[in-house]
Amino acid sequence: MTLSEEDYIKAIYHLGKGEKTLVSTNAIAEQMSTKPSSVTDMVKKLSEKGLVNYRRYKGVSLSEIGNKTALSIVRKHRLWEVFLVEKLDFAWDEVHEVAEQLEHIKSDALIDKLDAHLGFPRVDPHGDPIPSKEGEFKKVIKKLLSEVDIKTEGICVGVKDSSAPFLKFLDRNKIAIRDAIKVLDKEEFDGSLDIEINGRKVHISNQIASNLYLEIKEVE
Amino acid sequence: MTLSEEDYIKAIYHLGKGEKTLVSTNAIAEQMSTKPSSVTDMVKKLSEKGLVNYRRYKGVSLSEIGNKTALSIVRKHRLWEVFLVEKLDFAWDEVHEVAEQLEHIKSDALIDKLDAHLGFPRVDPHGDPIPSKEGEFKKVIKKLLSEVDIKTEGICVGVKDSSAPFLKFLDRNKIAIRDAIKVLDKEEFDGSLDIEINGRKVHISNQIASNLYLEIKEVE
DNA sequence: TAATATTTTTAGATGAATCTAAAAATATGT
DNA sequence: ACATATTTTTAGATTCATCTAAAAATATTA
Repeated sequence: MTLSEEDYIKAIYHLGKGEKTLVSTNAIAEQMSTKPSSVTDMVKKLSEKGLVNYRRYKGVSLSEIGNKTALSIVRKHRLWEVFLVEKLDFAWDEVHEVAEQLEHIKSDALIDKLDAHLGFPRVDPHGDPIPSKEGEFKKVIKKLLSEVDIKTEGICVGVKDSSAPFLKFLDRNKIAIRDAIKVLDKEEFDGSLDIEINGRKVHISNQIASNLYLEIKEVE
Repeated sequence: MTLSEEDYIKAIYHLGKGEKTLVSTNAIAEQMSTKPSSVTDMVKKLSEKGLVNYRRYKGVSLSEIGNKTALSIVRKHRLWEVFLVEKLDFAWDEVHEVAEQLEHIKSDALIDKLDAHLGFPRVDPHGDPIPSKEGEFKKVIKKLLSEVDIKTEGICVGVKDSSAPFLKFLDRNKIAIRDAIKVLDKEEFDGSLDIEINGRKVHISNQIASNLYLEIKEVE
């Protein structure tokens, strides 16, 4: 697989929302900042290789193999994002570009070892799940902190707003990815919350809560 | 700079032994497993970009800018090698191929942060020095353990033989990169050594000693 | 130094990924 | 449903890195 082929597969995956949906030529062109005619060319090639199902003028969808391929790229991308944030202290919104490059590195051993080094994370710094080696998602129930019930416990897995001021706020208040969070109380009037984070009690506004993703412990 | 251009610059650097020596077309072709005619093409392009000095039929050498470029690639390569060995537990002889890919990742911030994460190492797992950001080597005095005097102290920085059996031997005897080593005594008869490694006393054969590189603490 | 061997370059072709411009198919609005 | 708009594909050109085969420059050696 060439670098470019991988990029197309990933784009089709994202546009199809991981569901092998039919995706249009123009949509791919826009997503990849390229021309529709280039997309047609590449899509034909991918079709010949059996990575996508293609019918002219109708659209493309990922084949079974194409889907597996996409998941493996997504897995690499997200593992690298975790690495960049957790080990190299990048901010959550600075990692995408570099991860786009790192995801193309070819070495199964590398990814296995990186995965182990990171402690087998199941979500990336944006709270998106990391596919397993076999291409399976452990399904993650991800909710905004502002939308969960009192007494809900979970793990902070991501941010909605990744602007610098917000990330700085989290830093100052020592709220980080992977922190265990429990909702203690909720103020109906302004939607602000009392939460317990790593055992520490904090009061946060609704504005903050509506930008933090919680991975809910599977209740049943 | 394209990926291919970077590979050529690196090859010219290595063939010229970091000295901006004149390098022949055939030598580059062999080093890169490509054809001389391809080398000529690329070398012309690099010359137009000012990265090398080229005179037809005579050879190429790196320009000042070309040399800086090469050093920055070497820096990235070696930092990644340290990462792979120290953080991901790769064996010393497994890292080259992956580092060849990683060295092309474009992000200054990434390399700065990686450097910090690794504790600003000055040599890679093979004992070769890592150029600074500015392209300078802190000069490293690197000697085979078998060739230093009694009472010499230093840091284990690399291996000459990187075969699996030898690396396994090192593992079993808990000799690793960065370990502090002091030569306590030397047996003239067979060249075997008593050494102290991280405070622990070990006796090693000459065969082992002649495959371990020591970075000598600057004596004067 | 003349003949031969080697090295290096040129000329022209190929494959990958892209583009523009025009043609073909499909979708939309009245 | 028909004319128009939009989407998609085709055809042909371009750029990059590579190749083969042949020509040119340089080196070697008898």
